Amino acid sequence: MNDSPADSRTRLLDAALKVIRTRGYSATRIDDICAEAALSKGSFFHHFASKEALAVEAARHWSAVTDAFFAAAPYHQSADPLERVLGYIDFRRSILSGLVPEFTCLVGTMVQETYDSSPAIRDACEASISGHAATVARDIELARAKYAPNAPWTAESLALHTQAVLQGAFILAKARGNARVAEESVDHLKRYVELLFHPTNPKEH
Amino acid sequence: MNDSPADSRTRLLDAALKVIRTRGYSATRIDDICAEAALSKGSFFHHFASKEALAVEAARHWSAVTDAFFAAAPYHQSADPLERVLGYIDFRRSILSGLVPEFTCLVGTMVQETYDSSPAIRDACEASISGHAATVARDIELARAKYAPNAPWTAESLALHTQAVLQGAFILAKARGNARVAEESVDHLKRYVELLFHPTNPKEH
DNA sequence: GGCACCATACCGACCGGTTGGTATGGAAGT
DNA sequence: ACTTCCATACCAACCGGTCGGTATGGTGCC
Repeated sequence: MNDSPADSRTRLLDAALKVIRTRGYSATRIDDICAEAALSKGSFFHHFASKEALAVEAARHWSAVTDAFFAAAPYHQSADPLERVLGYIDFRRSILSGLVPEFTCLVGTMVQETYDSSPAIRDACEASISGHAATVARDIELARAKYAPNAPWTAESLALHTQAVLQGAFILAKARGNARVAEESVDHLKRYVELLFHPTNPKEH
Repeated sequence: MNDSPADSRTRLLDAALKVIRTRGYSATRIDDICAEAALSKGSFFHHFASKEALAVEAARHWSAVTDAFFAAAPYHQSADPLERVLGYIDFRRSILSGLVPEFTCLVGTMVQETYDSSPAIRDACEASISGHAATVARDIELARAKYAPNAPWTAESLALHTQAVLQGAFILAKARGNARVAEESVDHLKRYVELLFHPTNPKEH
C-alpha cells in the first residue's frame, strides 16, 4: 500500500472507469486498462484477482469518487430542502456537457451487461445507485415533510425516479451522440418536482 | 426468403433478441445465438455477414416486432388523445411483469455497449428509439393541441422523456433484480403527464 | 555499516481455451 | 446444372489468467 503521486491500484481503477464508460464492461480488455494506466498485466493481477473482482472494486471506487464530487457541489448550501433538491437537479443538468463518456454513469452501464452473469457486480452496482439515491432521498424527505406532508409518494421512490430519468437520459445521449436530449429530459424531471411541490402555482404549466 | 413455419433468418433474429437482452451484446457469442435458434454457424453466416451486421438487423427486427406489438395494444381505441397517452403509459407499466430480459429493451441495452465502437449499430438503435418515440409523440401532440396549447414543452421532448424514464427504469430493475422499482418510476411518469395536462386538478397532488 | 531475510510491487513472456469468421460439401428445390 | 440453404470442420487471432523472475525497501542481527 505505498502511496506515490498516484497509487498504482488507484491508477488502475481510474483507468477502468474511463475505459469501461466508453467501451462497456464486456468489451474492455484488461490490456486496455493496463495501457490506460501505463502499468503491466502483472501489476493488474497483483492488485485484482480477476476481471470480475476489478469490476466490483471499480463500482465501489465509483461510489467513493461520485460521493465526494456531489458532497462538494454548491447546492448543499441552500437552507431550504426543496431548494437543495431542485439545486441537485440543476447541478445534474449542468454537468451534461463535454463528451458522453465523461458524464455518463459507470454502474448504470455495467449493470446492464452483468445483471444476469455476475451477482457480485450487479450487487455492487445496485449498492452504488441506491446509495446515491438515498442521499438525494434525505433532502426530498425533508422537503416533503415541510411542503407536501400528505403527498401520495415516498421520498425514496422519487429519489429513485430521479436516477431512472438520469440513467435513461444517458442512454438517449449515447444513441444521439450528444447530450441535448438528456438535458431536455432533466428539464422535464425538474418541472415534475416543481409541480409536485407547488401544485397550485401553475406558472404556465 | 422462404418463409417456412419459422424462417431460419427470423429464428436467428429472435434468438439474438433473447440472448442479447439477457447477456448484453459484447458478451453474447454467435454460437449462443445459433444454439438458441437450433441452427449452425454456417446458417448464421449465410444470413448475416458479421456479428455487427446481425446487430443492425436485430435492431430493425426489434423495431418491427415492437411496432406490431404496440400497434395491437388496446390503448389505441380511446377516442381522446390524452387518454391514449395515459393508456400507453399504463400499458407500458402493465408489461413490467415476468422476468427482466422479457420486458427490457434490446436497443437501449445495445447502444450502451456500441455507441463508441460501432456507428452502424448506434444509428440503428437510435432509429429504433426515435421511431417509437415519434409514434408516442403523435398522440402527445394531439393532446397538447387540445388541452395545453400554450405548454412550454414540445410533444417530441415529452415523448423522448417517456422513453428515458422507461430505459432508466429498466436499469434500476436490472440492478434490483425485479421490476418493482420500474413500476414506481412509471407511476411518477404518469403523475407527471397528468399534472402537465390537469394542472388545476390537484386530486391529492 | 553490512548482511541475511523477506514482503510488496511490478514486469512481460507465455499458455490454452475461446471466438469471429472461412472453407467446403451436401441436400433440396427448380 | 444452378441456386439456396445449411452443416461440419477448421483456422488464426484474441484474451483472461499464470508464472518465473526482478527491483525495492523494510527489519533485525552482528
